[in-house]
Amino acid sequence: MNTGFNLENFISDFSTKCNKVQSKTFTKNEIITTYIQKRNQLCILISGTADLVRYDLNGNRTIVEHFSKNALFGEVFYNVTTNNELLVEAKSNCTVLFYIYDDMFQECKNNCKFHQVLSENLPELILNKVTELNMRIELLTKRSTRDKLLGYFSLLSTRNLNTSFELPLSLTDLADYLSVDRSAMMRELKLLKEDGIIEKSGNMIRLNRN
Amino acid sequence: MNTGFNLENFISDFSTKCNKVQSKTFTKNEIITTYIQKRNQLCILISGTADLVRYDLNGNRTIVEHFSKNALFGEVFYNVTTNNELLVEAKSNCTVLFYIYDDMFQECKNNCKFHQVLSENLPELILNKVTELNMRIELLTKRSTRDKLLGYFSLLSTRNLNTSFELPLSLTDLADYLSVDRSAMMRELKLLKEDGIIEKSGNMIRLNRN
DNA sequence: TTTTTTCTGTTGCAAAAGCAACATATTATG
DNA sequence: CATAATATGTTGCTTTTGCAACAGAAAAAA
Repeated sequence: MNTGFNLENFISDFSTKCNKVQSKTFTKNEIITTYIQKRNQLCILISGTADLVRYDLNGNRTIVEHFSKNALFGEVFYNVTTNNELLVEAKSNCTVLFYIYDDMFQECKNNCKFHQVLSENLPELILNKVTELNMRIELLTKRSTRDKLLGYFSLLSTRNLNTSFELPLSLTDLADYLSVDRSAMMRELKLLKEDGIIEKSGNMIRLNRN
Repeated sequence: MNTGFNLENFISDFSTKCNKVQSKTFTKNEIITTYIQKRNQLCILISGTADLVRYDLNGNRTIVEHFSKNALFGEVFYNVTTNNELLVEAKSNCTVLFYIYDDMFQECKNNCKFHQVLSENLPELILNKVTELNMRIELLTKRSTRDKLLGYFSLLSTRNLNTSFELPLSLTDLADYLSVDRSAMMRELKLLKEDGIIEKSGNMIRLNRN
């Protein structure tokens, strides 16, 4: 699935050559963008990690998506409603590519190399995104906190080709990502340890069975 | 976003002309496909409606996605795990296009018109799918059954450009789609009616305030 | 049309999750 | 280094949700 294409190198070569595209850097905790209706921004995370965060009217915070290298985000993928605020927050120093989508798959009038390479690679990047989203839905539809945790751990374990793996999120963020109460999640985590299903030291976790 | 391109007409013209593609019809409740690892099937729903359904080890049924005209599905979008079974079930009579993806965005060796048109349209179809999935995640991350119901109703209301709209799913299926217990959902639905927030007659619903 | 199946609506009870509040540990920041 | 801020870990209590079971309505099948 992964062609090994390196957007990062590509961008550093070409980003200045296309006037429709902006490249910006952000430091940790800075807000990269807010989703607003009527705009059609497409962003690519070139380096660093960031979260798409929603704050609802009750003040609940949800990590809607967690982004790392090569992730796509922006209003293009979203029907933005006015009911809640969607922000992308940098979790570490980030480089992000912005552009406004008219017809994403149509080439730039300038016929520039940048757009050519981008449109060749977009379908694959988007397909990865779809897979990612489906995985997330699979987690969210699990009925109990325990199953959500185990589902998530099992995924990380598979990706890491190892029963041990590192948590890429803080526990606070993990709760927001799995859309459960943090204290309830902590309680369940404790039970999983007590039942010998997982072992945890620091942010390393070992999944014993399943 | 919607180009108005009519796949249905296109398929009836061209489907027989490409040997890598199969078109099949299904009657209600038939199983269209099961997701299996190692295959890379891409399917397009040409007409009818269908559900992607997951049965987990506890016997819980979840409607992972609900498909209508022009929906894309298949293993291409999924990291299939062995933990649970994923089936696509026809909810009405359906016509479905199947093909095995090698490189979806590469043209057929035969250089056939079919693949050309398909690859021109796939990015847009996939983009719609991403929007759909994000919407679903938004619903699933809501913390209470009430918020899930209201979020879903609000969406249907917006789509229908009207405070009144028809439920496209049975209540049983809606519970599976929102990933909540049916009886709990019924209880909440009753409360929403009592609070005057919604009115319901048959499968028509009116949303009184947001 | 009758019978069977599926869907809707309801309830008591048990279990799980959420809330609030706090202590401690760890990590940033002046 | 000292202090502030953030993250982790824990608990009692309340609320919500899930489970199980049933009855009636509607739809599908015989």
